[in-house]
Amino acid sequence: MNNKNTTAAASPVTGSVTSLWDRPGYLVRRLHQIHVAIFLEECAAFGITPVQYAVMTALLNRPDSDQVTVASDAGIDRTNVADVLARLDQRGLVARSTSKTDRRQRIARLTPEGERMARDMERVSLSAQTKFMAPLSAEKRTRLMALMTELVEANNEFSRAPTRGSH
Amino acid sequence: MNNKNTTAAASPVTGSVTSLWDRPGYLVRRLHQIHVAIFLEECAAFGITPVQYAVMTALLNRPDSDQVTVASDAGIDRTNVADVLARLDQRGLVARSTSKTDRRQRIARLTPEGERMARDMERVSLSAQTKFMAPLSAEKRTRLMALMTELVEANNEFSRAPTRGSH
DNA sequence: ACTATTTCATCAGTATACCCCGTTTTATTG
DNA sequence: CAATAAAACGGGGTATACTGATGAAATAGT
Repeated sequence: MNNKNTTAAASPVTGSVTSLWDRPGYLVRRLHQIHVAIFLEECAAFGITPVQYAVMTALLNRPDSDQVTVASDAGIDRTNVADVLARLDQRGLVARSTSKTDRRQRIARLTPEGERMARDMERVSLSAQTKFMAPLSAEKRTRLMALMTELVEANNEFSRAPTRGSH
Repeated sequence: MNNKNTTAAASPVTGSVTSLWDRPGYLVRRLHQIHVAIFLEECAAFGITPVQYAVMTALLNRPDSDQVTVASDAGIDRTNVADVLARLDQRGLVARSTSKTDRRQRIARLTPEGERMARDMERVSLSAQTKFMAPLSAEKRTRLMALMTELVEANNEFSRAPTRGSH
């Protein structure tokens, strides 16, 4: 199993190198990896990624949004939103049009099929969440959610995709 | 301001759509985004990404590893490791060679320059971590790290990049 | 009314992160 | 010892995520 880890003989001269497991960034990256894997497995029948689902949810909650609004609501980069919407458009789940009040803006909304799928996916999305958080007790799940929410809110201005509104 | 309900004008027929902020996957994705942004900003002088730094740390702790071992240690996908190592090789930070005992394996190790940079980066890596976790109290930071560690360990078999050893 | 700036979208480019498939090499088994 | 399985790598393909630059449209300031 961990045959090599115990034989850390070939190790650094100075023992000052921290383990990856002590780095919050490593843990966050792994959690993200793991969640994406679980989501994709759970939602394989729909062929929808977590980000695509976030965009669809944003459009479900606020139809006819321009891309900046969608990006802000879903916590996704501006540039990326255009790609995601293009893919959803190509699959007939989203329709795009130019705004009449501001000709710079491109308005997106779910098609009836897209809206139906977004609602159908809520079940599998929930089961993915459950599977992801299952190893923790109910109390720990609540605490983790609270801590993550606090940290995201406080650091919201970082990353190119800050969310505008509250929740 | 609950943007789910306050914008309910054009809203769903059923109000059952959960807010993204209630989804662990959304929070994890945002945390990952934010950490990457902070890390890149803090380490701009080195031009090294979080994943590249993880790979360099893995090689610092265990030189002359094959790509599967590096992937496992750093918690990165097998195919991705090859790309990362190729980029580090191109910059002269990593040297690659074919194993003499198993001609399938490709062995990687840090060059002297790569090793120096890995050690130099520990400072800025620490400051990135500090900046990332700064909004939380010391007690909350500890609790969050413990919860994330527990969740990663328990879900380790998911995602294509499970880590092998202990920490 | 006319610049100046800002805002929205897009494109090109880079880097993760994963999948599937095929090839080479090693290990296992009948 | 030959047939088979397994492991390591690479290539091709897709999707996120961001940077920087460009262009078009709207708004602000003079």
